[in-house]
Order: sequence, then structure tokens, then C-alpha cells
Amino acid sequence: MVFVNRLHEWPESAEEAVAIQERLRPLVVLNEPGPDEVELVAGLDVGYAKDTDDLMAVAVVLSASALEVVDQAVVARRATFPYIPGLFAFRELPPLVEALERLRTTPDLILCDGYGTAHPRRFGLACHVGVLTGLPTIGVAKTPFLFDHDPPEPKRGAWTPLLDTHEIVGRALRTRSTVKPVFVSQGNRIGLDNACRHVLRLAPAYRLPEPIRQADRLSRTPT
DNA sequence: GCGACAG
DNA sequence: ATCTTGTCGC
Repeated sequence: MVFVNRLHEWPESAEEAVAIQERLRPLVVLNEPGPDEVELVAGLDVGYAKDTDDLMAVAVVLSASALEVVDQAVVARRATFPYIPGLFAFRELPPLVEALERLRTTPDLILCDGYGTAHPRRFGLACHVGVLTGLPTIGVAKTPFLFDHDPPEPKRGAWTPLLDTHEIVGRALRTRSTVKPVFVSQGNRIGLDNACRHVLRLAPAYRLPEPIRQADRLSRTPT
């Protein structure tokens, strides 16, 4: 089970949402190296229905050794916040929080689809989840947002920095040779080197790390 | 001012 | 995010 800090409320406007991000940002821990070995790793993802505001939030937990699903929770909900770039955590977080609370295991690490510190205010979804749970989190995104990067060498394991002008906010990490990289950033309580090491290890066969693949798969399951 | 912009 | 078949390549 994951205990989520409930001393927070959801915003009703974009201005409120930005204020919450600025208020919570100082609570993110970025100077911890993070876990060396992990036993249980969670993956989070949200699927959307085509013509409605219905969404499906999924939290799965895999064994780090065999990469097999050992726990899962699915929450179907109506979205309460619109998609706004930079604020999209507020759309996905309410059902994701509920899914996390419904798990019966406690992961050592959480992988989120989207960004952590690679965010206009350095407070993407992975940071937000990290602050609410106190657990180590990593952001894994499929596209670079506002940031620049050179293409990594076309070999699995190669990476280049993800840059906001001259500030490093994450990495473009190649998890499969000749395949478009994923974009990794720190969420909470883990360093960038270690985060990339875990992501690479958790993605032995496909572009996306297995916990996120499994969460994505389950979020597409009709009803 | 307009468009682009994690999912 | 979602709408979508076959097809090229390792």
C-alpha cells in the first residue's frame, strides 16, 4: 500500500494550479542518490476514452527481477481538470492517487509517464507524485517538451543531456538501438545517473520501461 | 498577437 | 491522449 499525503486540494483554475506547483516545488528532494537495488517498481499511466472526459488511471507493480506484474489497481473516473501543457498533472493525479492507495504492495520506486524536473517550473507529474507519496520517482516521457537535445548515438544505452538553455533538466536516453529515445528526468529522491540506470534496466526489450508499458496496456482495457 | 506545448 | 493497415527492417 502507498500512503498519499492528503493535505492538499485540487485546483479549480490554472492560476491556482500554478500556485500549488510553486508551493510544493521546494519539497522535492533532488540530492539523494536513490536506491541502488529495487525489488518492486510501480508504473503509472492514464488512458482516455475517445469522445468523453472519461479516463482510466492505472498503477501496476512489477518485480524488478522478473519484470512480472505482482499488483495492480485500476480507477475509472471523469476528468476534473482540462489538459493544459505544464499543468497536465492536475488532470491525471486525482485518479492516479486513488489507484496508488488501492495497491496492496509498497513499491521502492515509481515510474511516471511524463516529466519530472523537465518542466517549465521544474515540477512535472513525477515530482508531484514524489512529493505526495514521499517515494523515489522518475519521469519517463515519449517526446521532448520545451527542451533541446542532440540525438544520442544510435545504440542502446547512449544518451545526451536535455537542456533548458544551459541548465540540464534530464536526458534523452536510447533504450533500443536505432529507436527514438525516451526522455528521463528526476522526480523525487533519486539522481539523474541512477534514474537512467534503472530505466535502462527496466527496458530490456521495448522502448518504454516495462512498468509503464504494463500500465499503458491496462489503461486501454475497455471497462 | 499567434502558435507551440508532457498526456 | 485518440483516430488507424500494412509494411519495412533487424
